[in-house]
Amino acid sequence: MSMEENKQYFSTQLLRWYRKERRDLPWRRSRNPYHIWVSEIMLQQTRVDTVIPYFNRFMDRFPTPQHLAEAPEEDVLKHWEGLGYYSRARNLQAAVREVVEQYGGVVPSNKKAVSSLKGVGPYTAGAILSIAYNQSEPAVDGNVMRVLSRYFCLEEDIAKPATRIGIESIAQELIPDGEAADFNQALMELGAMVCTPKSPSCLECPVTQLCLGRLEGRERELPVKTKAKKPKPVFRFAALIEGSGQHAGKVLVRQRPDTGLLARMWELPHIEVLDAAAWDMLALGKQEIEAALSEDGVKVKATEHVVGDAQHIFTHLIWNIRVLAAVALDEEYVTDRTSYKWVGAEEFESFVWPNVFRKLLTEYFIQSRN
DNA sequence: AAATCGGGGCA
DNA sequence: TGCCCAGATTT
Repeated sequence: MSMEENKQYFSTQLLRWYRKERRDLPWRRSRNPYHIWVSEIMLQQTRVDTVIPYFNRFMDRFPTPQHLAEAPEEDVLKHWEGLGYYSRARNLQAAVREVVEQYGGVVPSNKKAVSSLKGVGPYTAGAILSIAYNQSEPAVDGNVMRVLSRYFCLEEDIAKPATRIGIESIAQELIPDGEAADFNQALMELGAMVCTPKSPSCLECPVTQLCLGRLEGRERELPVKTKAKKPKPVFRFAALIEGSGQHAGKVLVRQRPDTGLLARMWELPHIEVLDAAAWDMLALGKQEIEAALSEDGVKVKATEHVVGDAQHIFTHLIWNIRVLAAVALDEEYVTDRTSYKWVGAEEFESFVWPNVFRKLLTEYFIQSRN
């Protein structure tokens, strides 16, 4: 069998399988380019099951590019809360505003224009052009690299950017004429449902007969991928600052900077200490957090009472947070600081929180109610 | 090329 | 625990 016949077999069988087995997903109910676009941004590094409820809420609130363009950023972030990688939400809104202004609200269908939109890289551009506009462009994500690495027994390291380029040209050649939309989705659907990372279900695979990786008994060792670095643990003290007087029942929180990790989200004030040993020295934590807040003009009396510990795991970082009880000494001055605010159980939901602080504060407000 | 950027699901 | 997920952007 020639390589040409091999490729044709793959595409034909895969398409047939997909048309029978495709999942009914919210963004598959139309070819509305805006729907496809939003779904693809949400799906970056995020599982389908996680995205579904977010997608539905998002489309309910921002049904068209115009609605999204006109919304306050805080509203958009609120609908992204808990989904992670928040720059996706900000980039999406910036890009939608450009689409409304430059293209009258119509998602562009040419490669150059789509690719230049904020947050739209090689994969997402290919996904929009192929799924929404049925153009013969590859859309190579982790699924596609895994499936094709196995089927063609490719041994290049898929962690390297150069490998994706090569696989894109292979994926391009595999697209049957006029079938880009279904074929690209079929490739990803196979990776998600059958050709899974750990133990692929080769018995249920529509192309198992000619899968080179399988024929060589190497499906479990492919694709080759260099290991990621372990996240670095860091240690922090946070302050749970309870208000009194007119701020009774409230907690002092602050907004993170405009850029970087968890940009513009709200948090308990906290500081980093050197290492795990310092994390055990409560007197040190009390002193350092008082000093740091004082720098911000916030006068606080901390204690050595540990309200609780929390851990937050990022891709490259592990926050270990020890929460100390504290009280504000000058409550009126505090409210003048724009990045600091008193928040009570009522206002809590109108702020956007990283999960770790959402959990801590939810727990606090439940406890203090009793 | 390497680092940054969330959060969760699963063996 | 480790690995991965419909990746993009910055350094």
